[in-house]
Amino acid sequence: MASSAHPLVLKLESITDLTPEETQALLDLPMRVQDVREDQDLVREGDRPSQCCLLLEGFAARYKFTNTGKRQIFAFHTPGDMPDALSLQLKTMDHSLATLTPCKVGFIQHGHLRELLRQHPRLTDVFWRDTLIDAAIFREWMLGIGRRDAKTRVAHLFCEMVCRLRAVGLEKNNTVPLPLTQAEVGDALGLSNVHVNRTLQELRAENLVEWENKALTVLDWRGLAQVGEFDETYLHQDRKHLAA
Amino acid sequence: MASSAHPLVLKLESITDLTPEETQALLDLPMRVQDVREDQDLVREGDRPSQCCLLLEGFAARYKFTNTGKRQIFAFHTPGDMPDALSLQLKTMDHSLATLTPCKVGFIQHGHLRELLRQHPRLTDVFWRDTLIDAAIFREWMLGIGRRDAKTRVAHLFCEMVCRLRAVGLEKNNTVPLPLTQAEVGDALGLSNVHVNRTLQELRAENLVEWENKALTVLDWRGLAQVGEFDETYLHQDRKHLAA
DNA sequence: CGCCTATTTGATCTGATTCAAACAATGTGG
DNA sequence: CCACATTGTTTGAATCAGATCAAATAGGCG
Repeated sequence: MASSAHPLVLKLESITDLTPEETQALLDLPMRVQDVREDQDLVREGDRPSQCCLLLEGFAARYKFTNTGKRQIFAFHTPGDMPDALSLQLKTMDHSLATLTPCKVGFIQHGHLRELLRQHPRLTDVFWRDTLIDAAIFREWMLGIGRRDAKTRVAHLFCEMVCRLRAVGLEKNNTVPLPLTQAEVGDALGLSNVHVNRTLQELRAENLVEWENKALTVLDWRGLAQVGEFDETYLHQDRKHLAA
Repeated sequence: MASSAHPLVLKLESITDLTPEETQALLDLPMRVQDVREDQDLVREGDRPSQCCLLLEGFAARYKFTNTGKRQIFAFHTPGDMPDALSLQLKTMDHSLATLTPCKVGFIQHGHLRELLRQHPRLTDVFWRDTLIDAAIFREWMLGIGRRDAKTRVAHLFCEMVCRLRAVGLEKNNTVPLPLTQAEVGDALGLSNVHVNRTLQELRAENLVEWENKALTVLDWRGLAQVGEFDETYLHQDRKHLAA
């Protein structure tokens, strides 16, 4: 079944086609797997990493603080993501990456990744494409933070997380794991935790979603997508997963 | 002199090293050069381009509208930029690209670009790197829109534009071309044109900048950078241009 | 049980929006 | 070269979405 496959392969197959050889090469990637507890920085602003992190289990986030100590979260990461793939091309990290939950992380030396891409040039396109989708999500968040109201932003985030988690086999019965605090959602959407809370109450009152026990259940996809102005084109999941 | 060099080469040299062969290959890229008047879409959301745009002269912007008709500008583009390089990897555009001023644009077929990257694999890294810097700028804007106040945001944008324009040889005497309207700045920073105006008056009153005749002059770089919380690391211009 | 963290509620405040109008600059056609 | 239209900037007043502050409540867990 899908959920037992390698998260990286699942993730990449959700955005492109892989040949059996490419899949095998990905599975053969040497990596050091490690359990990391929650709220630990995996990479920090200013670091010059010599390896990339592959998230195998758990949730992580990329973020940065303003000088006045306000945090902006740039991205939530889920199993299969390589949140710091950019360190292959940019020497110095301009932001940090931290776990939000206990995680299982695979650390892969840049050298091994470069060798993989040299042996399988098409995989360069795949990783490049992945970082471009990452950027497309940034743009969509920017649109939300800059120009949409709180309710739309929260609904949009929920739609996005469902689509992304579905793509890696983590959705069951319109329910996905979403082990975030309301403060974390606020830091991602440019809102205060208090206002996130009030917005959630609206979405619940309209029977659009439930969010309990770190799991999000969409009760009314059409309604939620409408409130969130959600159009999944920007996720570029051109290879849609078939229904289970 | 620097300003007479090919804008694309100048731009890429500001973020990486190029061999003479690579430089020549870039100069030999077949492109159709065309003058485009202001406020024209070069690529539209939903398009499936078969070519990329190289901005040779003028300013352009990428943007998207919310369902309620509010615009968010994601990026300002200057000579040397290839704002839709992402279309090499993502079939469908999830946002639009338009000129903000009269522009000279080079249109390059995807086929020619792919052939270039095939012949010069290191250039793939360079273009990938460029799109990653693009994304780094998105993150910095997100941080501003989500967590910084109006004055900080405007000051930060000014610092960024100066750095980027300097890198392609368009700065003279602390002055750079900045042919944007206040409304466009507002759409980029998630502010209303009215509030941008009031914020500009503050920055002027503090003798940090002048902005007249479509040119921005920084009167006090230290002060402006401080107000804008500006740290240029995120631009990843590791190859700094020498002083003229 | 008691501690710590997260959620929820209420009251107040404010940065920024909106609306409306005046003003300035630029360009156009007669 | 002027009259006029158009677009961009500036000012003022009213309003609001969301922040902040403070405190209460609810979970989770050793």
